[in-house]
Parts: sequence; structure tokens; C-alpha cells
Amino acid sequence: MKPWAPSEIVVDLNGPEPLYSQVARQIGAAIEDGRLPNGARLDNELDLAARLHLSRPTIRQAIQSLVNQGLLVRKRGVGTQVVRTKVARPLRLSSLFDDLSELGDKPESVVLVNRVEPAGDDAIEHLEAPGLTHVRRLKRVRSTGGEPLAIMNNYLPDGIVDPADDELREKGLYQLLRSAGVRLHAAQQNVGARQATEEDAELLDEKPGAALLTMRRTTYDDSGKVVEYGWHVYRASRYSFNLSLTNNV
Amino acid sequence: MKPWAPSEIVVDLNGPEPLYSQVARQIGAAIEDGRLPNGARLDNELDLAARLHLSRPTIRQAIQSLVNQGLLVRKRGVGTQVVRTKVARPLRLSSLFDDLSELGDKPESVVLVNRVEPAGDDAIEHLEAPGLTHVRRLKRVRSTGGEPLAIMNNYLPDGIVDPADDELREKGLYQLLRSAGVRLHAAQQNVGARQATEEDAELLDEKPGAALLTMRRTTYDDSGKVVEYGWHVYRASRYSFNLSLTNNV
DNA sequence: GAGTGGTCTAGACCACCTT
DNA sequence: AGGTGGTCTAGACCACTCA
Repeated sequence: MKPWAPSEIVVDLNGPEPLYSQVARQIGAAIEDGRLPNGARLDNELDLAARLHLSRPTIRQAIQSLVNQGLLVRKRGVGTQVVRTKVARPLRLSSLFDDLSELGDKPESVVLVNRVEPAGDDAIEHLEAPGLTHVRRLKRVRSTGGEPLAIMNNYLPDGIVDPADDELREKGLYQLLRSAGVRLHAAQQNVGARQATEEDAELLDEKPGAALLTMRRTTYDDSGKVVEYGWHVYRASRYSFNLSLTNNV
Repeated sequence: MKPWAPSEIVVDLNGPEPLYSQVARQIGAAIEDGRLPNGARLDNELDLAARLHLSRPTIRQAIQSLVNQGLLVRKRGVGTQVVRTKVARPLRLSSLFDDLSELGDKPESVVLVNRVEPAGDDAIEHLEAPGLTHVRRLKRVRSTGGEPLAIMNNYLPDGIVDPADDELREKGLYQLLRSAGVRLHAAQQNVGARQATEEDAELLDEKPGAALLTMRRTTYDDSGKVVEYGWHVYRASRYSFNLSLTNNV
């Protein structure tokens, strides 16, 4: 197969978007919409650089970002090829609310608890903040299409966000944190399963003993501080996690 | 706090390991073992380059790889800081067997099915290979410490690997694939839950109705071909998934 | 042997943050 | 104003793959 001639790529030398980003975005779009099908060979780096009147390192930076996203594979002595697996994006730092919103569902929430309370040993341990005196405690039931989907319990260190119940109904927790200037950096999640208790069953409109997905999560910000600890349960009949893994670092 | 003076870093100009990799590895090690604690500032790029007698792009490449791993954060105008969250590694392309082996458990397997059979519509669809005529079908029960842990069902396109039952007992499927020269590239996983059926219960030594974790997985190689499709069930009382997410691309 | 990506250098200018 | 990381250039040599 003939290597792709990037006649369609145009770069704006004076625009605000970095050159490598412009190139990466346009090649990525060509892969997404099928102009660059699975297995297609990309032009080599030197030719690409010459045609776009850019330097080779700039081209390499563009290609590298696509390799990191898992859309391209480079092999020394061979070339660069498209590997379009079924799923494009690796796992992101997103919340249930974000995911549902992207799918076009309109999530609804009932806020059961939203208050600041003295920090117990449990909260102090999970938030990894020994001197903490107060925590915000949240308990919400998330629904879509009028059917309950999940029970969401959260601890947050007091003072990070101060949401009204209305805001909690209309926005996801991650959205609120980002709006408050928190720079989310990493999260550690544990996913398991258990049977529904009486209380679970009542809140989720399930029968006691039904299978539930459980998720415990600790979220960290840029400075390494814990900004949120949550333990959630999902109705297994209505929800499951999708994960994309790639082999890149 | 004073920026870290990298007196401990030494580079071997003639060794086989790339310079940026040597630098990244040694800084990474300093973070792991606490010489560079959480929040510590790294020397700026120009000073680092001057002290190590390397160029700035090489230093940047080293730092970038650590940023991609989520160990460092760069802020323009500020500097580079260590963000040591509880968990170091992002999600890798690993199998249950790999994970258990790392934990020191010695996994045992019972091979219930290991044969090549004509490909049904189901297998053809999941392996995304329309012309496929034969598939290898695996069904195994994985145990640790004498207790069953999971039932693992797999389809593989015929001809990729041809394992004896002995090999399946002693090695993980991903190990076998790598040994056979398959370059694993990406996987798409779906994690859910359900209650145990009579058959599940018997194989896993659980009661019918017990909570089980379910995982469906499609694994792709470098060329974008499906190399494996699997549907597994785990005893929720003995197993859960740990995921680390970072915000980097 | 020809072609590819992998690594590395020595500069340059800019955007952003802090003081 | 000074210091930081972000971007970009124009070369160079090497290692690997394939015909």
C-alpha cells in the first residue's frame, strides 16, 4: 500500500494552536473518519516534514502524541501504521455524570445528604489528612430515564467546594471540582461486586440479593492531596464499566 | 523548598541505554524510594542539562516520560514538582495470571476445554474476522490457595497459539501469546456483575445467587487484529479490580 | 544497501507565573 | 523583571528491517 500523502493537512503558522498539535489533530481526524483506514502506512517523517515545511522534531512530536493515544504504531526500519481498534480513547479521569452526559442521557439526582460534619477516623484515613477536623459528606442517588442507577457516597475535605443541593442535582462532582479550580490529577479505583442489602434495594428499586457493582475511589489533585473519597454502588442490571487499555507509557 | 540538586545522577555515554532513559529511571527511582518526597521541586531543565552535560531536549524527554507516568507535574513559570500519589503505575495490559504472580500467589488452573472447533457466528463476530473457519476454545478454572477464583472462557483465532494443557496450567494466556511472538497492543474491557447460576456455583464453590464480577475482553495486536476474546467471571468475595487513572494522554 | 524510526545536540523565541 | 516550562528549528549519527 502506498503511504499517505498528506495533501489535506494545512497548518496555520500564526494561530494560537501549536504546530505539532495542528498536525496531530488533523491526522487523528483522518483516522477517525476513515480517510486513513486500519493498516494504512503514514508517510515517513522526513517527507512529512518537507511537505508541511516543518522540522522533523515537530512532526515527530505530532506522531508521538497519536502513538500515545494508541492510534498509530511505529516500527523502526518499517514505518508508521494506523492501528484502529474498536475504541479510540484510553481511560480518562471522568465521572459517571460526564459519561452519561456524553451518551445523551440526562442524569437526575436526589440529594440525600449534603452537609459538613466532624471528621471521623474513617474519613481521616481515606482522605489521608491526619489533622482534618471537618469533612463534607455527600449521599446521592443518580437516575436516568426515571430509573435509579446508583447510590453515591462521598467524603471531601471541608472547604474545597461548597455546593448547594441544586448544583449537585444538575452537575457532576468532578464538574464542580473543576469549576472550583481543582486540578484533578489521578485516581485510584477498586471495582467489585456484592448483593443488595434491604437499604440498597429500596433506594435502587431492586430486590434484596440482586447483584450490584461496587466502586471505591480516591481522587488526587496536582499537589498529591486527596480531594475526594467515594464509595458507590451501581445496579448491575443497568450499568457496567468500559475500560480501554493500551500498552504505551 | 530548595530544588533538588541531582548529584546522584550518573549517565553512561557509551552504554546501550538511551541517555534520556537513564535520567528518567534514576529520577523515578529517587521518587519511589523517597529521596524526592511529595511536593519536592526538581531543578529547572537548563540547570539539569548543564550539570549532566546533556542537552535540554534530552532532559525534557526524560522529564516528559515521568510526567506521562504521573510522577511529576510541570507548571509553566513555576517549575517541576513531584506528585507522589499512593499508586505509581497506570493501568497496564496484564492478565489475571500476571497480577497474581506479582503478588506472590501461585495460581493453579484446571483446563476444562482446550480444542479447535468450527467457528460459530458468535466467535466470528467477537473476533471481528468474517472469513474465520476455526477457533480455539478455552475454558479454565483459576484457583489460588486451593480455592477457586474465576471461570475463564476464551476464543482465539486458530493458528495463533497451540498450547498443551500443561502449558495452560502453568502460564497465563498473555504469557503464551507473548512467547508466540504476538505483540499485544490494546484491549477493550467491560466489567459488570451478576448472580451465580447453578453451574457457576458448582465450579466456584459458591452458593447460587452469590455476587459475581463479570469481565468481557477483546485484545488487539499491533496490526489491529483481534487475538483473543474472553468472558470471565470472578468470585466477588475473593477478587476485585484495581484501576489507576491519570489525566495525561 | 536503502529506507525507516530512535536518539541527540545547540541553539532560538515565546507564554506564563511570581515577585 | 526574572525565571520557568512550551515550542520550534536544522542539522547529525545510529539501529533496525527488508529486499
